[in-house]
Amino acid sequence: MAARNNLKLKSAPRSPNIPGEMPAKRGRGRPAGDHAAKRAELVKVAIAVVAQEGFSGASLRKVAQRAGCTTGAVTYYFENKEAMVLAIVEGLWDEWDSYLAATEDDLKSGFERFLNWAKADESDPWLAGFQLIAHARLDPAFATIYQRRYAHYRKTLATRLAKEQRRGKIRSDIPADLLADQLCAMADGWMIMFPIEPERFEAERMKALLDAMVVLVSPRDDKL
Amino acid sequence: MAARNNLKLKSAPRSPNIPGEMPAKRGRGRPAGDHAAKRAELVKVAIAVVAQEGFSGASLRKVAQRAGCTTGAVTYYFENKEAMVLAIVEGLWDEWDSYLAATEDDLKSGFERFLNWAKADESDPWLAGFQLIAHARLDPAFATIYQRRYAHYRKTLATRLAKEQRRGKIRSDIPADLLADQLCAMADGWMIMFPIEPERFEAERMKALLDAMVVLVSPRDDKL
DNA sequence: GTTTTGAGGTAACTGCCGTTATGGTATTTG
DNA sequence: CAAATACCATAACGGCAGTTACCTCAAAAC
Repeated sequence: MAARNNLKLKSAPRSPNIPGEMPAKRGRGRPAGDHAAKRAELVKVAIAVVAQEGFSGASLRKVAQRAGCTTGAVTYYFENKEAMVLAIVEGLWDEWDSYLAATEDDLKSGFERFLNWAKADESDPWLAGFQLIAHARLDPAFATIYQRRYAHYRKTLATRLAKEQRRGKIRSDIPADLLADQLCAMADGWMIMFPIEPERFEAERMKALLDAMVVLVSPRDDKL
Repeated sequence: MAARNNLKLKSAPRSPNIPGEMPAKRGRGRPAGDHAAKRAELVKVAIAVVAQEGFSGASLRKVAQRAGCTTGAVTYYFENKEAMVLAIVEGLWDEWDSYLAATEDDLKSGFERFLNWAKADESDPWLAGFQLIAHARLDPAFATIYQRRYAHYRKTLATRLAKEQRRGKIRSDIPADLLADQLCAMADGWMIMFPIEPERFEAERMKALLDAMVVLVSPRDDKL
């Protein structure tokens, strides 16, 4: 009974690519191409796949095929499928946050630009975001992210609304945090329906919806 | 070369159970138990599984296990997995429609009872509905159902709102169909967030949200 | 009693998935 | 040049899925 040695001591995962950062550059190997850029490209492809096939339909193999490589490449940049999808989620929220930060002006044009953004690029980010929210319900790690991000989002919106209330541009008979909650829910609702009934969001109808939303939150002593 | 006879001519699917109806009763076999009831029970179990595991996590085997039977029973009542899930969707919408029909009174108490309904039974119907909406985006057959049902839902809501507008109970500066669209979107948005942040829907906060919604759609010359 | 039929269990077949191990190649450092 | 290393392709493994074929058993009709 001498032979008990084919345990292979796990061979510490050969790649140092846990975060989105440079791979530590202290080796002497290949030029390390542009690691972060390639990774970001894979994320983009993965977003498209999730948008069209859903979370469980977005297999590593499909992502690889779409990106023109093999699963070897994908697993090189992402330790897991979970890691890949987490990268997608964080990326989408970062995009959304920076969008929010960039719209300093009033609500209406803000929402308008938002909707145009959402319809661009075949609206992959929006569709993927929807699929991932559905998955968040099933995965505690996801749920935590969404709770944090959504809370921040709502707080930002509430702060902005409170400011507009002080300027008299938004009705003041509803507390800003409740208003933010309502607007946020409405946006989410549209996010749900947009993929299913895109014809309801043609330019004309969209404009009517936005105008109505502005009327809804305007002070009651406005025109008419 | 006489032997070429092990093609088994497909043996026309042995069960006549395509719809939810009785199995035609004209045979002389077993008493046909209560076919529809058993089927409905399986649907209920399937709803719970979808609610907790999502669409793709709800395998026939899991449904069978939860129902205390085997996949043989499930495939006896549903030709397909698709057939099973379609039964779920139609069932949930029927439930929702009959709920809508039962609330003849004003908006607020209607929404209140709706929310209580949604929180009951561990809110499986709501959770499952959310998961299935996400799947509707990926399956044209599903999308068609949701388009039809949602259109009906919104039309009902709009009709009711228009009546309230004529009675002066709802603000009239926004057309009823746009108002219905907005309220529907808000409800959908809450449906999204409820599974992820249930603590945001505690009794007190829920009441505040509902009150704010009523204020939002009230005529502007109301109290205060 | 025999046959028919409703009801459902058992298990095999095929296919896709995530994971992991391994091997190969190009490039940079020494 | 040689060694080390970043990058990636290939392929195998185990697991779970939907579907389908087959078998069993009880009850009703004859």
